[in-house]
Amino acid sequence: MAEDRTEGERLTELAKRRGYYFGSSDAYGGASGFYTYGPQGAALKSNVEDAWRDRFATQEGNMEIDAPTIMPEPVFEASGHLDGFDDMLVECPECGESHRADHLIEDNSELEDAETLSLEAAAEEIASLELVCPNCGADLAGQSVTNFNLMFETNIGPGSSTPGYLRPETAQGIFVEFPRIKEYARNRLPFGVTQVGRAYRNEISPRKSIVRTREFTQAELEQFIDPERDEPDLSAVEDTELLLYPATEQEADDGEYIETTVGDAVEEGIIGNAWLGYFLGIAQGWYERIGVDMDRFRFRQHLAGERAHYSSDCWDAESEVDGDWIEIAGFSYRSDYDLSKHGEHADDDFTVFRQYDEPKTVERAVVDPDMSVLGPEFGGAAGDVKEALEALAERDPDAFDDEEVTVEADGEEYAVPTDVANFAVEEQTISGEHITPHVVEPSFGVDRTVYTLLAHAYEEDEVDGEERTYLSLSPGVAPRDVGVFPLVSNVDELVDLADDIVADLRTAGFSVVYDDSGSIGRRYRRQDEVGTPFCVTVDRDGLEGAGETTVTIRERDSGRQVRAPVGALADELGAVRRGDRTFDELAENYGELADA
RNA sequence: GCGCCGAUGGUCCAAUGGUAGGACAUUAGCUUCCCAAGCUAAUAGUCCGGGUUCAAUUCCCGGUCGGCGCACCA
Repeated sequence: MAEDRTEGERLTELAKRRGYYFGSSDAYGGASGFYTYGPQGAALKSNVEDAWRDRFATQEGNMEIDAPTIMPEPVFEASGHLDGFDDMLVECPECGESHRADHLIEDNSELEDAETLSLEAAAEEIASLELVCPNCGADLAGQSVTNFNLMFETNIGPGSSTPGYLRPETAQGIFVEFPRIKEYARNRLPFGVTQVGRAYRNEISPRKSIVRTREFTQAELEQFIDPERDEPDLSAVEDTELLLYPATEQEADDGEYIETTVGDAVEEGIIGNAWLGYFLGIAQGWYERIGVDMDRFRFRQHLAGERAHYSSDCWDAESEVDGDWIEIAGFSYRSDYDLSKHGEHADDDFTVFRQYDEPKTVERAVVDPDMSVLGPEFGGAAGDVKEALEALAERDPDAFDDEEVTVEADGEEYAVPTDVANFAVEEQTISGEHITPHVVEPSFGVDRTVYTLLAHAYEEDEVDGEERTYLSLSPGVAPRDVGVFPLVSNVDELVDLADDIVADLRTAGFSVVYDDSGSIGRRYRRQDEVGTPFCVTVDRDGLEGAGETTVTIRERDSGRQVRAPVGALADELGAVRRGDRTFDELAENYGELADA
């Protein structure tokens, strides 16, 4: 094997050849940043998604929703993506470099929010500040500033009157539907809502196969909490070991990783929020279970400048591939930012009612003006007068001590007899208040997780002097569960029994590959390369004799084989797939073949 | 978006101004009782567009896609 090829290149070649993933629309020249998952890849991805669902929705008692990928423009005005995802670019006439116009202006002037400038204004700023290209020093004055928005735009319905955008993250689909979802949660915090789906970003430069694409799959959980009352139950994860790379260590000259437990990290404030600690712990266990190499895995804290302004703490899960660390999940404390924004922009209620432990009794000044008097008296201004009276009662109850009270509305003064205002001080019982929940967001990149699993599973070894490539995928996520072969294809009894086993295992819910072509070794190699964890082989030894019919089960990574009864296959393979049984236990129970 | 490099069967490579060859893989058959064995046969390729030329996969230009670097990645 040519060792000058990188891990990524060898993986890309295998992925293409064995049906994991490949560039889309190749027949038409391809489309950069889009990938199609082949038969193996689609199955692996689907298994990863199912495993994620099980852990982050089912096991946590959370709700999953499935929102559209296209949403109307106002959603993104509220979320900030329309402005925030907009990049102002200016291109150097000499060297052709593109630069962020807003960054250039901010770096060379007093302006701090150049992002809000219009394109024309930004171009004028560049001219008046006499900015030059940071790369080659050429004069940038007179260059036009262009907009580049990372969101894909489209039109909803005919014409262009209703612009819409493909969502740049699945999260907005959850936030936008919050007013209804909270009903399903019966208005009780905390609750979590998940979504697995596609998101779209028109990246300037997609790279590294499926690591940075323009269409990708996210698995996100939005945990809605009452920041003052809700604490996670850390008992299940407090002893979970984490490898942390905090901001302080990243900034230090000799920064080091910190190995600690979730409990200690939260206790010592390394992780700024108990909820984040909780999800880091859950994620650690989940990644380990699906087969991420934990020696090539870490949690890295965002540096202060990296973090969104509303986020108090943020950690990325990162995996190492080819010497690079890639972000495979982000865990962000988003405060009430998202729901507040939608609450301001949308005509709906993005709060939850929080009951006090004990209802409070307060005295409150109220008015109930007699509109049958105010109406004829003040005509069109009557409504405004009423509002002014209500505001005054709240602001200054003493004003109602006199016979007459005077309020101002629309610049005019109006005198109202106090008895017409129906002023009263009432005792009111207040049982709670509306709060905007805070959001803790674990957000997983499914494609990058798939890529990590493949990269970490990619192995090469030597069997009897022959090179062998295999994918050491865990039985729980591997695209095919088991290969079933007759040892040779010209013996009817063996072929018939293999056919029966295939049918039985498929009925039992396994993804089975049948193969009777070529030599047995070739068939084993084929399955090794797609990562099928076990192969069942029907041979004559298993048919003969008075006892029960047996077959061999071969383990992919070691090539070891056990001989087990046909009737036990479904149970045993199921137990191994669930992680309840190891191959070593099978070897103990059934006996291992001396040597292949 | 910019710069450099590249693109030949499914995969990995070779060759050539006169339309291409191998290895592996795949398919069919024979053989085969445990790790890419053997035999026979078959399928299958010069990224797209334009130019130069009698003739372009080859030379030139543009594009697309890929790799790397820069930039970008709230």
